Amino acid sequence: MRAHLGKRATEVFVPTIKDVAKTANVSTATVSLVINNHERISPETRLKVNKAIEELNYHPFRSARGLVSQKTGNIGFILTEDHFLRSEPFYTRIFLGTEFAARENEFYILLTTIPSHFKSGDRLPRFVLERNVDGIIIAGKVPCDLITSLEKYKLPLVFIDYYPENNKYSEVLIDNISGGKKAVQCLIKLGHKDIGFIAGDTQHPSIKDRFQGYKMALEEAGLFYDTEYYVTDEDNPARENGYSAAKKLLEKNKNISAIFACNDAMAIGVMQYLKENKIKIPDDISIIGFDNVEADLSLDPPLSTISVEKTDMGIEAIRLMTEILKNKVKTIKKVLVPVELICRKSTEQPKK
Amino acid sequence: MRAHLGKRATEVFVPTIKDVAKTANVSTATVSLVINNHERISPETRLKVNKAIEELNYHPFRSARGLVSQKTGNIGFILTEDHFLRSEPFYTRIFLGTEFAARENEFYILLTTIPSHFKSGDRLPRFVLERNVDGIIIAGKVPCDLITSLEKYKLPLVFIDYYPENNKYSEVLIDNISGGKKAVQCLIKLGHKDIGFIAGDTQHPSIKDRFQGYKMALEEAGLFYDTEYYVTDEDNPARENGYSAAKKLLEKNKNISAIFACNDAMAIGVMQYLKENKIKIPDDISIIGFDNVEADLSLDPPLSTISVEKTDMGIEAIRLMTEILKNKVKTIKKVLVPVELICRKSTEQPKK
DNA sequence: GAAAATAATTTAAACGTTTAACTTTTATTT
DNA sequence: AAATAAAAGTTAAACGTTTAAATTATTTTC
Repeated sequence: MRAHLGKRATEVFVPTIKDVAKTANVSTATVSLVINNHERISPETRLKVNKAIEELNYHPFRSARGLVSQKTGNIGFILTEDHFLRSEPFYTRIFLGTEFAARENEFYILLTTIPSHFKSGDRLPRFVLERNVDGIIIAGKVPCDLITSLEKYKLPLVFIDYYPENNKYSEVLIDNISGGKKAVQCLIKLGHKDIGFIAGDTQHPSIKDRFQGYKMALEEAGLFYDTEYYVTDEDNPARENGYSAAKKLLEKNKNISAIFACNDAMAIGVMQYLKENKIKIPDDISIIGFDNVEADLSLDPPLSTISVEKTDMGIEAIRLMTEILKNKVKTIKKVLVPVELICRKSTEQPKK
Repeated sequence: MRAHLGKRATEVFVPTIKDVAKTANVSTATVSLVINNHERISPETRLKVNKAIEELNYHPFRSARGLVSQKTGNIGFILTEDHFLRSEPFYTRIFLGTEFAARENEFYILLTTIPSHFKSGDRLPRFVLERNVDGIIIAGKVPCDLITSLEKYKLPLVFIDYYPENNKYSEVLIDNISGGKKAVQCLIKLGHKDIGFIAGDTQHPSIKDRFQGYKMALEEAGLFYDTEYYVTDEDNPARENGYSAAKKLLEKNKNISAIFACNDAMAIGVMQYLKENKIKIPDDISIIGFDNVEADLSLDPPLSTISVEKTDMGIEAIRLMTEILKNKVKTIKKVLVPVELICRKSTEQPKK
């Protein structure tokens, strides 16, 4: 009986749709329709087929479905190399969020990195070329060239913490304006009036927005700022650039009593500069960052910051993607993930 | 010309093997043989075909290959739920190591969790049922029932940081004996003579080995120990169990001047107990853990520990797996990942 | 120089699904 | 009661590869 069923009958018996059809005494088409919850199947047949499926412990072979339906059940996840390797596991957390949500939605995530300086003509991720994903999630700033190259494949794209100019895609973004505002309002509440801002790469939409939040908070409080109050010409928001930005800022403005750094990495650089120059934190200068990375807690003093739920961002991205994939509606949605102020010891009332 | 080539010619032109064959003026079989580096193809034909592939930017469709070759290019990664959710990202790090190495080997990783109390008859991971992986990596202790259920599918298995009794599989293990030894030798060197050991779940092979290392170090130094010196009857190696084990240990043995906890989680529990009972660390009692989790640094005092490169463990597992998958040799290999002693402030010379 | 061996390529079936188009059965309308 | 419509199921082709077996071309052997 078994010998002519399934595959490699001598090794492992793996039932196919044909075996189910035979057992239930229907055509394979019917079995397929049952599997895919097609409406035009009578309740009796449905029952009969499901019984056979159960009995044989049948599960459709993913590759076979994929071949004909052009659906893989996979979602690609793209990160630039430096975002993946970065010591603060910011994007890693987001990735794990997508992993988590993907499983709940019966998808698998395929992760890949691309060179940080991807150019047109560079090799695209293998899962794109081999058509092994139904959609792609892109986290963090990626080169324009990547996006234009990907566009040719007509795959749904969802962006996290970055978005291209064209406004054609769904996005999951941090509420950066509120974040910037909250950070600065916290400093204002403590009594600070001369609040500096430090950033790298103000081309980056997130940083732009944090800067925006900074300005709004100051304006609403009737406080003054001008170019003496910020340094935004660093290359990228890394530790060493926080260090040099702090230097620049304090050299041009002696009044600064508090600094809002556009992210924790830069804030850490700032702290290092202050320490080396015997400027006390928070007595002489308060400092607040953005991101709430793990290192914050082991700093001396622990760094106040704006926190964002990285895992939630991943989950939201999967929600957007599955909506697109399941309903085939392609409405563009933007999700703004809320932020939270976390006050630690690096922010205090100004002493003088 | 284009209209009858590839698929969905109006939308995105995706060349198939037929298009390549036509362009190169050979059969599809020849193209396939070229793709798969089959030997019996003349250099000229190979060149001709590769030119056509290049020209058309052809990439074989993964699902189609999978259907006939029964190879998916994916590797499954299984974790129990509690290992994935655990706040210390121990297994997460290992997972990221496999992600990293997988990409270098042209594989994708499919991650899934299983219930911590998986029993025979429970639903296996979808990637197994749908035959969507070529092999499986299992990290951390998993129920026996899972392993026996998986065995029916004849997929290559590689274990990380755990292994079933039967000795049938390749494994990547921490050098736990050395680790236990190093931890205790460090304490001995500092001058400690009454060194306690605390563990949960001594059924777990890793813990067993750490205990073994503890005993070996003591014996080699001619130091005494007996049941008064260890508590190993806790349920699992979690914080709260470290707390209660410390209580038990110190109640039965007043001489203890140093404690080796089988992992950092328990060590943290121990520290909490000591603090609540006004026992000073390290002045009254030194403590050393195992794992080097991130929290260690933000403890007061920072915890001495035995460190292991989690990422490397993932990388090693992929190495073992790809060896099995590519060479089809199924020799069982065991990789022992080295450990490193990290001395922080929680270990000091005994004061009395 | 015919037979045998080897090398290079092709033919055609197979892999396990899905799905458009068709057939049969049953119900509804006129 | 014939014509039409709706419901339920089947047939058969298609998806894009791989690969065993067959074919053809070339080289070696005697």
